[in-house]
Amino acid sequence: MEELKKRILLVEDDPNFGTVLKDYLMMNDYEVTHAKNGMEGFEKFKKDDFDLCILDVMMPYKDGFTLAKEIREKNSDVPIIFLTAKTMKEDVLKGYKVGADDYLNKPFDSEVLLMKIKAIIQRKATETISDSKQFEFKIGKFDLNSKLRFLRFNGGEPVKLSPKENELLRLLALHENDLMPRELALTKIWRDDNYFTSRSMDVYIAKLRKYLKPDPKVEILNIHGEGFRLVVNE
Amino acid sequence: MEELKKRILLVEDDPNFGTVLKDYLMMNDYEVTHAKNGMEGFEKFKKDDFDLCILDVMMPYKDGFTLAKEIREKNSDVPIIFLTAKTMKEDVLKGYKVGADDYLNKPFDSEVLLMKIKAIIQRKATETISDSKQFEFKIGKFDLNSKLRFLRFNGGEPVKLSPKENELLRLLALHENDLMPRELALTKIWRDDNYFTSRSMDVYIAKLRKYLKPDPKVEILNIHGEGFRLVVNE
DNA sequence: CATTTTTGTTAACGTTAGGTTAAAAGCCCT
DNA sequence: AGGGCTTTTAACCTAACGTTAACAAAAATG
Repeated sequence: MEELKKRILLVEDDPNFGTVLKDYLMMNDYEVTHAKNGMEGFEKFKKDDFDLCILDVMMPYKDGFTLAKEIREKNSDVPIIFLTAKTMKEDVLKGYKVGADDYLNKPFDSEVLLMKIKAIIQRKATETISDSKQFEFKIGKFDLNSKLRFLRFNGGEPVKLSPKENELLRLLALHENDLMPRELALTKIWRDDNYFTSRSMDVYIAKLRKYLKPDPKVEILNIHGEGFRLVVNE
Repeated sequence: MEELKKRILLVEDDPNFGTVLKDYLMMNDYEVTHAKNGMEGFEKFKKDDFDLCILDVMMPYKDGFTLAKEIREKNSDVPIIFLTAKTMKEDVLKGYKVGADDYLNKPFDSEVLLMKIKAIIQRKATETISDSKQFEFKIGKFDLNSKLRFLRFNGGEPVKLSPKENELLRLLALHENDLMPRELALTKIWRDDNYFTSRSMDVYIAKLRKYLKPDPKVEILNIHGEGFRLVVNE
């Protein structure tokens, strides 16, 4: 149950309302990041992967639409829900133009918001991921299929990878021959950087090394205090 | 540039409002069929293929929800927009349960309706590419006829499949050799994603595995926490 | 060169997801 | 209302996963 919480970026400048809404969403099993304005919202958006963004339209410095546009430029897929203070037609239309998935007029019913969130996230889930390229890697004589979570050596029998093994190896592969910082894996995969998650990660590195043993040209090197490096020799 | 007009089924008992709305939609390049009540709505629905249904909730004889349920039984894919007279939370929630794509409170802004229609139809269009109208599959030595709901091994006696068995196998076949996410089956077939529907799905997987046993090259693999994969070896 | 910190590795443990079968509940059709 | 089919729920069991502990080795520190 702990594992697959959906992540929501909530950008709302009203501190009271924002906090209450955040707590409400968290009570309903979402992982919520709360940003107090558009600027901060974009920073947090860049740092993490979210399943949904809830943006207040009326905000100082950077309004919700502008933020949405920036988000769309970076990642065209994240669903966006706008919160508008009043029923302004122009706002609604503008919202849809930017690529909103829905909008809600304040004040709104919290249960309705929940339903919308659920519906939208489910919708996204049913859209089949077709660009398999991003999930396939060649690592020496290995083929990593990160979507189907298996690792094959030399075209032989594939070995199944657990979610964490898979994610970690994928991150390493993305940085092949380059440093993959500890912190990166911990924040992206474990979503927490502390002593225990760090040790856990070391355990997984050991597992991966075992898997990769068949090809002596492939190894995972440690860079003390920094992270790891997946190298393919020659 | 003679494009195919999108077809909308409008079910609305108020004759004035219904006619105006129909004309408005037609002016915006939709082909509209107007039914005056739920009964008539279902008749017309059965006769034709529509890209979208707009249903009034409050109607004599057969309300919008009941109609929606019937429509869903016949064709689980058509997008549905509900028109509700007032903001009744229960209505909204009920709507989403039936699988509504959106709802609008009367009175609503006509431009907003247009935007929603456009957004929804577009969404459906991109979605439909993958699970296009396909009802016959070859799965190893099996033939699946998803319309007639039977599965035949090696040209022998066909086995009858129950609706759920059929739908599930069809979804797996559509994603042959690829991941068929749990979530996808649960939302598309069971329309709800919880512990019990999930367990129910596992039961069906077991049933399908039994059916598929005759061909050792065909198997349904599990990808822990993600879903299932129908593979045909070699 | 002794000490602290970081990493390597293995094993044990608790928890959750999935496999399977059977019984119960729901439906439909007379 | 009863019989046949479908679907859900329950129960029990195994497999898969991730975390933590424990101990060893390596690297940095000073």
